[in-house]
Amino acid sequence: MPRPSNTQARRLQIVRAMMDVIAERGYAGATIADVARAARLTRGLVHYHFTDKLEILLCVLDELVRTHGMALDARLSSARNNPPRELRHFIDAHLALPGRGVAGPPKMFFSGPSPEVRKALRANWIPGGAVAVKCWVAIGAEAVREPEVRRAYGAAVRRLTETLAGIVRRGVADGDFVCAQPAVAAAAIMGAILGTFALDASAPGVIPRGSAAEAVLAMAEGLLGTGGGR
Amino acid sequence: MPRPSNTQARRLQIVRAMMDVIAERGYAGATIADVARAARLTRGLVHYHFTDKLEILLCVLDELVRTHGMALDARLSSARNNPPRELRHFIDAHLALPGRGVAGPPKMFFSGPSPEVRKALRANWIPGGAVAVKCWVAIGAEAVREPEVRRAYGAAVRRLTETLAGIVRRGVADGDFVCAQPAVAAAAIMGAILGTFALDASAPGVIPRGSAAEAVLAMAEGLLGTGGGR
Amino acid sequence: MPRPSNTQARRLQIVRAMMDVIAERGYAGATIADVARAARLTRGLVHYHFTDKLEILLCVLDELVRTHGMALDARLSSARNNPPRELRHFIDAHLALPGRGVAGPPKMFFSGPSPEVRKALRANWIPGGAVAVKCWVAIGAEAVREPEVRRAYGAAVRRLTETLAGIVRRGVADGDFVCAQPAVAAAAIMGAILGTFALDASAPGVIPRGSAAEAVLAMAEGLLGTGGGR
Amino acid sequence: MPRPSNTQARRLQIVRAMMDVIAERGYAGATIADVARAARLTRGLVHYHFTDKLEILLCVLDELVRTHGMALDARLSSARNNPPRELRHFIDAHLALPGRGVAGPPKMFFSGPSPEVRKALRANWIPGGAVAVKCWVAIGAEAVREPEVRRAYGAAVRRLTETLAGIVRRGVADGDFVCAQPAVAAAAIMGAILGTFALDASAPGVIPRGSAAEAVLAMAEGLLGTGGGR
DNA sequence: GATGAATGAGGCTTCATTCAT
DNA sequence: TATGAATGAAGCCTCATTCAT
Repeated sequence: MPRPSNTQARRLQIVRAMMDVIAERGYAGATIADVARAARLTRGLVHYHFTDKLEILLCVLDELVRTHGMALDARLSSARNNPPRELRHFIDAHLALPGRGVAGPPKMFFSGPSPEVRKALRANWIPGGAVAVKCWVAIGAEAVREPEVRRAYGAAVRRLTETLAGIVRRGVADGDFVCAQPAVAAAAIMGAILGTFALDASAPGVIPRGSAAEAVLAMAEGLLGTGGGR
Repeated sequence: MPRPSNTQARRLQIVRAMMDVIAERGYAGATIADVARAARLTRGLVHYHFTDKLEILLCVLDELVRTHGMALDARLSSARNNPPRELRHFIDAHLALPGRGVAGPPKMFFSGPSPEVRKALRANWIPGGAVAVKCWVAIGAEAVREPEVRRAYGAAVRRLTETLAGIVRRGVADGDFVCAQPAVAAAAIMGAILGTFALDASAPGVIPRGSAAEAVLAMAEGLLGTGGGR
Repeated sequence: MPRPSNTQARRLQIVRAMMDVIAERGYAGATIADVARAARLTRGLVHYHFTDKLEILLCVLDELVRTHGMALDARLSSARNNPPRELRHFIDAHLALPGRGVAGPPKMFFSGPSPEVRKALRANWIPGGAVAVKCWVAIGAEAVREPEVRRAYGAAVRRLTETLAGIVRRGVADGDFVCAQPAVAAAAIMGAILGTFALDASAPGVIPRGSAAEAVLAMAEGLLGTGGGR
Repeated sequence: MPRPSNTQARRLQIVRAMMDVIAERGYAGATIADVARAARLTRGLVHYHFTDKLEILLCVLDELVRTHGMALDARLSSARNNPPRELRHFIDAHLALPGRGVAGPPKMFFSGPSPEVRKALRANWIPGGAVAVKCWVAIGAEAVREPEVRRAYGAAVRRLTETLAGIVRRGVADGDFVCAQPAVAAAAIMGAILGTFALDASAPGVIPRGSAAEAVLAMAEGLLGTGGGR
């Protein structure tokens, strides 16, 4: 008899709206009114579903991580037991715009006809899309000052870095990579990826369009002693 | 007889205060009152010297660039005509904490007895210092949304990237580096450097302490085909 | 077959919850959400049973009066036709903590094994208990501004004062008391009782613990010329 | 050269306005906008002079205490070394409306031609005036829930009670009063005074107009064994 | 140059209340 | 009866900025 709950959907709706607004105005500049407007809801309802502006931000991070994780898993699963390819896919999952060469994004993600995916593409919510990148930057900046964000952001980055370190370790074991400190290498590569994000959002044009993934991959391979062939 | 103008000193004082505040609270979180308090001035006076909060931010960027440029020039001048060493110094100027090996910070900067320098060190205003790094991140985030900041930030980054590209080009000419697209390589390395900044400010601990410069250097050398010796 | 109405029980449940919340946060500070939480109900249900927050407050007053009245009647009935003893009981009914000497609270109230009464005692809903006292103060404050509350509060106080005035009048008729203006005396004593309430709630400790009833009784007796024996 | 500070005047102006508003709407019902309007200032300016709504309330209490203290001192100083008269004046200072008999308010306060005093009278800011009484009640209610207010309110009441206890003690020493526990008696009388306040504000009419001071005095004298002559 | 009062826009949040289910 | 989503009106407070002195 009670009205069926639509909380999950509403929350996602609000989180998505927050992402759009953050991409345009930054976190501090994103007002609840903006978010409500973008979600076509009332301010009151936004606060009915979230206690805090901060809680929304944290959920944005979660969503970013979730989306990212899905894209990453999809790619990595197609390259199991081949660390060099996994490395490519890892970088590509972060930096490749749809349609780049290396391995191509998994069909399930970028070519499906699902209208939701189309909309996501249009709205740049895919990882590597402009909205997501700007959100990463905004959250990173907020992490500098807000301990709670720092914690969550740090955890997310650490998880990714650890995944990467695992790839490096397996590559070393297989004789594909040469690396004395996989953890350090992974962190450096992660930094390069995030730095590319940041640069693209903050100083568009500095990194020539389309060259990002390729260049970072080259750096990573160079770092891991794979570049012999280049 | 009018009192002698102290405007320049005041402006610097305010800019420095703004840096401290930004490092602690971010740009949006930095109120004029905070800045005035940090500078031990009154709110009114801050607005007497700057029309805008934005103008202060732009001056912070200028100051960052100026300081940075000085440190960079000092280092590069000691390595003229040796691109590989210049590359090391370039990276080191950004990422090295005082006391790292490569060439050591120029005397004029880090061992001088000047009390002002001491204070700068203490307050981390030196490039690579925590305050400066956090300011870079904050300004980068602001650049995402504020065109004026984006312009200035982009110009600063472009200038640095161009310097780096010059080093790469000379290295290629000398046969020290192998690189088909110096501009792309320079941008990628620049991204790695800034990414390391960001990571250190937003997710401290992910990059093992002290490994940053070394790792980025290794990536850069790998990218430029110099890693043969490793 | 409709389910049997539980409205009365629910209303009482809500009123009791409101009392607890008011005792802790005051009337203005008591939100419907607080009340619902305290009653372990949903917000919507609270508004199903009460149109208004104000209506709940008025019911709290009713409940206070009812409980009070019962305790008072129980005491007074054991002292019929003896105004001095009635006076003692009147004051005691308001101010005595359980266990004081004068006549002792009627058995039916404080020694019964009824679990409901135990709970009431634990929760301080008994007259003189902390929750009830704080509610009186809160309602009194609200009465200052809200006409409807003022009316109800005034009526309740007037009724009590009138009861007291009756005692005084009978005492004067019996020769036990000396008093030219029973109404004024009753009002003054009522004021002393309520003032003791207020003081205990707002500035705990000012009135030495346990001395309240005794002292007010002494004042009343002094006022009524009964103090000869002291 | 700096603009001369008018902070003290402004703060008093705001505090007075708050008193008026509280008397009409209670503390919770008093919005900053109301206060600003009553003071004919802007909301921003109110917050420029006070951090908090709470801070204003605390200052209202201070002002109440200050005013009260002045009236009390003025009265008491005319009755030095005569505890029974001091007692009368103490009660009168709290409860007497201007123009009552006992000793009459000191000239300096109530008959001066000072326009400020006239205005105070008109606005009921004098102790015992309706505004002040309502403020006492409102603050007392707020003290129930807000520790900071409770502290301040408790301190104020304790100070008054202590003054009263001193009078009682001296009276006992002089043989004017009979009282085993001056502290308890003082607290009880204080309670009676405050209760009369509360009753007058919350249930106007219960206490017959003009009888308050007389009745409380009679109670107090009864309590202190002075009533022999009545 | 310097001070500090003053302004006013607007942000976040809370909450009583209404409604669809 | 009961649930919980939804609304909208305020409220408190913050702040950049302006100005009188």
